[in-house]
Amino acid sequence: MIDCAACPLQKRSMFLPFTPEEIVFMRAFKHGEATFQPGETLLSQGERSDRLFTVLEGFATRSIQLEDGRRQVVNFVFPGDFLGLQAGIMGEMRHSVQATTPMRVCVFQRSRLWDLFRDKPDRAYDLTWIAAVEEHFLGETIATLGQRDATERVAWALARIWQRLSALGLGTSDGVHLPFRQHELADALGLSTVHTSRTVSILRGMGLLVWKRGRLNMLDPERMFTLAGLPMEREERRPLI
Amino acid sequence: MIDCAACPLQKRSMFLPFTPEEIVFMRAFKHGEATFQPGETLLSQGERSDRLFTVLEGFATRSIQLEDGRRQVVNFVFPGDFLGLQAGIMGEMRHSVQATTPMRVCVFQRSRLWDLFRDKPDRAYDLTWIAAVEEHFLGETIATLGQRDATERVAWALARIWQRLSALGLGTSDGVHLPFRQHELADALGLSTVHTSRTVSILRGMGLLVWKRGRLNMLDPERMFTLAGLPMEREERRPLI
DNA sequence: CGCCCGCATTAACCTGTGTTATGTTTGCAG
DNA sequence: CTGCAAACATAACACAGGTTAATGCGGGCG
Repeated sequence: MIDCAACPLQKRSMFLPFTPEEIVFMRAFKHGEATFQPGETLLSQGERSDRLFTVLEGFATRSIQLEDGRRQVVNFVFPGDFLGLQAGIMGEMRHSVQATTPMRVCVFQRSRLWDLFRDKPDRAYDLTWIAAVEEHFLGETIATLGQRDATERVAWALARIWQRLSALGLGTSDGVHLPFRQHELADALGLSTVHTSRTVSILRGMGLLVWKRGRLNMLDPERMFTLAGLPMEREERRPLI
Repeated sequence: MIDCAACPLQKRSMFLPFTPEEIVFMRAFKHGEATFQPGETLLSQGERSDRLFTVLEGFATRSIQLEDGRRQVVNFVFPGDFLGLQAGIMGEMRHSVQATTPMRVCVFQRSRLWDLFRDKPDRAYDLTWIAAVEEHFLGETIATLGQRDATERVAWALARIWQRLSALGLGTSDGVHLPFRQHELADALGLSTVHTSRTVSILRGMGLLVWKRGRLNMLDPERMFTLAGLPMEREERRPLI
């Protein structure tokens, strides 16, 4: 098991480093590690999980299953993301989290969440910070689904994913490894797979990107971000739990 | 200024009552009150507000303005809702909050938010609880915008609003007072006003509801909730800040 | 090597929702 | 009461995106 002082996420510049005290606390707070294979479910809708996770490696989707089987991908999960707050706080997950690649995660116990609030207000504050950022991001998603057309939506999603993967240092001049399929992108954007494919072709035709066999290359990030309605600024560094 | 011990929201059964200690703390934490007229902006996108609010009376919308002027209503604001967490935690609002009716709100200072985490972990926990519930609700909205057609969307929104107003005790056998216009409903659901009107007519034609002159009456809540993909259960009681 | 299978692509056709336009009702000011 | 503006309703037409189906293609495996 990796020691929190040697946490591989800490090396990534997109995360705030732990203070020495935080390392001491996190070491005690961390309960273990777990791995998941593609397709496996980390947390499932309706479940009262007593485990919370921080993703160390790998990718996943958060998705909501409707009564009749339709599926909405609420967002994509990347290394550094904290999972299970809903079950941790509200008691029950309202969405599922499914691995799309092999994953390695830190495991925490739900029963100890309260300790964090009682003993480590700065860590509790960070947790709420994470929840607030998530809330902002979901709001942006709502605006995208409600107001933007297919081209803008696809541009938005790919720009956001590319931005996040780049911030994680997972990009090269050859682009980034994109771990999601068009089908998942479609489910995230409320589009059919067919129309998603059409739309990606259009963006390719516009000379904005190349996406082939799991590799995404941005040929013109600036036009892409403009089309997506996003600013090009670097995102703020975020805390880790 | 109303004393927290006499807080009118406390009488509503949908909220958890304050403990005596909480009343003492909230009295000190509360900084004042404010009122807003319809159309006034409580918090605006991009602003670094140093004030946080709890709604005592009245209704509002949270909305995101796109670069080109399109507007997405992210959700509706009701008495008991806490406003400004984004600016409070992240530093900057990513959406605006606009009054649709006259409002009265409690005011808190952003600079004292940290005191709450340091001195009152149970209040901090409640705050995070609120953020988690909000997050769940936004996820449900994403699923609705991404997967459901116009009829289901309108049914969902009206059912949710009706449910919330009823829980607040604002309903009679004659229905509830619905403070939002079709235009706002359309902006919340990503529909045109014309199609929203058509769709409400369809629901009326199906004998599910009557909505006239700001009054909404549910004629068949069960069918309505089924159509909306919602369970009929009563929501859990929520904490107040 | 060749077969199969999952994924992406492309095409033809259909439908739900947007757009534009006109009319109706309601509430309010004078 | 009259006039006016805002909200809502209805109709006709246009188009983005869904659906269905057929085709291509790269990768793993016998």
